Amino acid sequence: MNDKLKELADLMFPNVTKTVSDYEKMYPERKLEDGARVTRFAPSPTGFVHMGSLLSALEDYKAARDTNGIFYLRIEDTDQKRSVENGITGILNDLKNFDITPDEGMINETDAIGEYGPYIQSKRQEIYHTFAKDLVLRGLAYPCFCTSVELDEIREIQELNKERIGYYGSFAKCRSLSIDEAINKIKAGCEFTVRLKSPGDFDKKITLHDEARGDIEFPENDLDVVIIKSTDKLPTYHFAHLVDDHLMHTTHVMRGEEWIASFPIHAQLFEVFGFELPKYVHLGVVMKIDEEGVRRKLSKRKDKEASVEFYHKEGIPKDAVKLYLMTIANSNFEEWLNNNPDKDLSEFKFDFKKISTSGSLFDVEKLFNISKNYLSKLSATEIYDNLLIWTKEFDPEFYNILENNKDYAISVFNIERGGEKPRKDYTSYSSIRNFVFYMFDELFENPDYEWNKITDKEEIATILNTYYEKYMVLDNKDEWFPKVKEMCDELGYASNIKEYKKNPDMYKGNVADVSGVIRVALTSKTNTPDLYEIMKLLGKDRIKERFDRVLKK
RNA sequence: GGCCUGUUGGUGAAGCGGUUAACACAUAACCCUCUCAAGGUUACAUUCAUGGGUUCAAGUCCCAUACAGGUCACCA
Repeated sequence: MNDKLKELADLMFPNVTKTVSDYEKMYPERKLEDGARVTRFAPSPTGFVHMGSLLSALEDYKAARDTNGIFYLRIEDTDQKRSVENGITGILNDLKNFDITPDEGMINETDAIGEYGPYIQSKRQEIYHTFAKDLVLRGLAYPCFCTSVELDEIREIQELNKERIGYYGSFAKCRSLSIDEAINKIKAGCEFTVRLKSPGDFDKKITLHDEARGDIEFPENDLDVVIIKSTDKLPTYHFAHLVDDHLMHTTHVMRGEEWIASFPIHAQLFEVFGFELPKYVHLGVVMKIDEEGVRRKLSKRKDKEASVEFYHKEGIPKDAVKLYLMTIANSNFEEWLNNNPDKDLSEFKFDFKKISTSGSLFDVEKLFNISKNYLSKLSATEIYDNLLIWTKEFDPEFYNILENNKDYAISVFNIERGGEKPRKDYTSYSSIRNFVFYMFDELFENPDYEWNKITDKEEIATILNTYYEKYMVLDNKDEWFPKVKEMCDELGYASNIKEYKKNPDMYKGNVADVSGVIRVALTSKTNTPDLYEIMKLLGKDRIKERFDRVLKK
């Protein structure tokens, strides 16, 4: 009997030379400190990372780093349909943009670092086959010759009879094939998959633990799942998960909640080999509300905000994106951030119990708010440096101006920056130009003046001329505004707004209207930061020039 | 259809048998103020999907129901 099994196994896996225990020796237990977590990010080589997977990569990374563990990158390319040319490079770039650097795994399309490789599944063929063969030898796996047509028929029958769907029990036709029959079919050249001969009983319950959700009770798995596919002889996800995560000594498997349903299969696979089950964390999906008001999974195809590229183009700082993702990842993160505004992200300890188990809505508004706060805390020089990088790629015109006027630009960004209550108006690098364009002559060639209360040309001329001749102060912040008020008194405007509100009819307007005229003449905008700061940077000559421009019209 | 997960304000959420049901975003009003941004103050769930039950006491425990999602592939 054992000889027969061996013959079958050899026939199924003619190229296998090693044994499971050979591999056990090749990939020994990692030497890490107690409690160190080993996590992984395991994408298909699709060329890019979207928000959902970036979130889980960040969580994996944090979980490992918090404990001086290992975070590695494994490429799951067992499904050719999901692979694209240079797909690994794109993923690596996206991760790098967010400072998520794996300790082990693929570093480009072909190479890897680390002792537990290969880190790409298509190169692990021999290992999977060794493990599968071991199962066959022990009578725990068998070849299945069912065609997809036959499988469809089984399902139809099951649906018709309202029976549980799947390849199990008496529906598992090939399970009861004799070894000789199997041998003969293979010899005859029949295509086959390899299926697990499941020892489970659907009527028995098992309790599995999820680090975020707690205990979950399932019926035991009794499905004879495919572990090796027929045409390419590559493993299915289930089997690759078992082999890879065991051999690479993953301690914490973090994955999407769509995997909860196959949890019993995985637990059974580990059990059949007598391997210790890693800890599992099933993450909620990131959702969005679409145009029709329907709540659905954030889709990398349909939703621009799902792609990492979107934030890059918008000029949302990557650290702000990370901060936002952390608020989704751990519900206590936001509070921690508010209480520790100056601490580094690395000081926050990631907690599996604080992972949201219901799918959270992706809130772009909130991201913008976080970005705004983040940008408000940067120094003018940091804004300048980062903006230079961003404009170089996305706004060459602005880039040139910035590069040629470094010190001036920094002083522009420095207006109302720093201190207890820094100005918060930039939401992204792409938004900055619209806030500061008027400070650069090159961008102020054809301004669209937003005259507001006072629109009469004569009146505007009077105010501008009078101000420039008699009241302009550029060297004393405390004095400039009292001077404007003085002018108001001279020209018949109320210098005191409260008073104006009591008796509006006694005046032509108030000091806000008057400074509004100066503001629009200088910047074309009704809303700007502190006028004195702007005038000081503009300087007397450019103020004159801009006033003249308005007066000539 | 079977199995599993989830459901607290517009949004993200805290809450783990006794709290006025935190906090943050958004929204609105007021204050401050040369405009804006910021900041400050206030408002915003008589109620935790619904219905039962356990308990002196339930968002919190139990049971049903509803709704949403996942899964039942030689995709991951």
